[in-house]
Amino acid sequence: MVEIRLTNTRTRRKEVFTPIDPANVRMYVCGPTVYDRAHIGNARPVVVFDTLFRLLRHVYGADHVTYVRNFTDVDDKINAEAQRRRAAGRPGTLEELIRERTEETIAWYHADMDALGALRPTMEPRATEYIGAMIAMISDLIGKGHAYAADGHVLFRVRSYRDYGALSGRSVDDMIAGARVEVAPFKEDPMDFVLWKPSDADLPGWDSPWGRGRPGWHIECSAMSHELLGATFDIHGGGIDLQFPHHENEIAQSCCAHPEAGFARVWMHNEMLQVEGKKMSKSLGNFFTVRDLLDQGYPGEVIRMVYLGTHYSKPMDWTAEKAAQAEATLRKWRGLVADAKAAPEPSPSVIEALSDDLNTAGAIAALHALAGAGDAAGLKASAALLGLLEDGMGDWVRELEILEWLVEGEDARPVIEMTIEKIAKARSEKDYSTADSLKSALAEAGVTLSFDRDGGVTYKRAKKLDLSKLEGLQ
RNA sequence: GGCGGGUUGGCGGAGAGGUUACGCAGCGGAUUGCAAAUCCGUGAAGACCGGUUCGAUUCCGGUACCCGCCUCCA
Repeated sequence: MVEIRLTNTRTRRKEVFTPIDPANVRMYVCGPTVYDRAHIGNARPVVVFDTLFRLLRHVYGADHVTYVRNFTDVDDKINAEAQRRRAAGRPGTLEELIRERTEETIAWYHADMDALGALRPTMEPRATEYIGAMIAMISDLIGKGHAYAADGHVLFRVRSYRDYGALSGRSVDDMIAGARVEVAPFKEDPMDFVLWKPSDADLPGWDSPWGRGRPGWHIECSAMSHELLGATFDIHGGGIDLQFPHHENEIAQSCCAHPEAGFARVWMHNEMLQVEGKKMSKSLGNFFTVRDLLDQGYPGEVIRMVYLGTHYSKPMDWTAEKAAQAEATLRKWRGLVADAKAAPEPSPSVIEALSDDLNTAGAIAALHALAGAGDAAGLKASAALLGLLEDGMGDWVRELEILEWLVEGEDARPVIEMTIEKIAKARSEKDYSTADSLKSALAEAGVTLSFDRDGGVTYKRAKKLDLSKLEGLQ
């Protein structure tokens, strides 16, 4: 059995991973709030934990890993969008408009993450489908003295949980000292957080013992992980920004509701993503969704490769330069494995790298070694463990067939193909000056040609074509 | 202010207390009408200051700078 080592945020140490039940390894990852397209930062944990999922499936068997990733479909940003639509005259009740928004966002999310080669998790529960479980858990917490109802809200009594702050290394007193939060008058303690809050007529709500309302953010993950994975499970993942308060609060809720269980054994957090060295933000103009990148012509496989190039525990910088390098490498590898049949097993070197705290950069280095040795079968089988070089994701290599050739409504392809034929003819007649001038005109128009030794021609299309550059050529 | 992460060769980016990371770019060569691609070879590093050690880029402490969280943003 391969020994997997993972850095556990909870203990701040790299530990040997030992599943509670090797026949059912259980992992929960915090998923998206479905109010809009996923940005490229949202995609990092998806790729990271997808890779871990693949490794676990390889080691314990595909049928012995349960991966749960939730959709948060109760949220003020979703409500705001639905209210905006209603104000704009869209038909339907608020609940219907909310459902409409979350449905379309989930469909986008699936399409975008599929494009990155991420396997669908075993289960993708929605918060709204587990309201009953949340209410039951909240009632239980009240009964055990860990929560209290006040002014239509239910709050978690942070002081009732000794170990609060253990995950993120904070003490309650320090946090209060440095807190910038406004303290609601109904809180017993400034750090107490909301389990349930009241909804007015303009907000979605569910009936509860505390009146019509909606759940706080943190309780959904505690309730759903308990329902689907049990009171104790193996791995809980998410972005480092969730470490506090979200995960801290999850731990408090779950451990107080089920004090006999340990909740998640291993906590894993991926570091944040930056763009060209800066924090991604709308105001800086460097904010991209995954769909933006796909639309710009970056293949999903290339995006994935860029992500895997940096260890998950370090900040990752998205740059055009990295994408270009990743594309060149994948292009080379795709050429190598084009006619290869995958080996029955991935290379031990790749498994070893991934087993060492998901060292994806090391795994890629191992893939380079396989490629350098000409081991196409081994490369193909090993890359699959990283979600790379898989069948069905490589169409981007043959841009000619798949890209659209419309320029301002006209099909550019006949003009370009005719020009290419002229170049080929000129070359065969050794009229190199004509060939070169046509070639450079074509390059300016947006199509770069290269010739094989055996006379074949391959060409690469730029994102934007400008056919005016071809005018006036014979 | 509190907590946490980072700083490696021109660029990206890993591991290991002492032996080549790896990739890209560069340089030299093969191939090519010229290129591209491909192949072979090759130089180059670990923010700063101390400490531990026979020996540290790798461990410990400090300084500087960068980043994140503490505001339901992965």
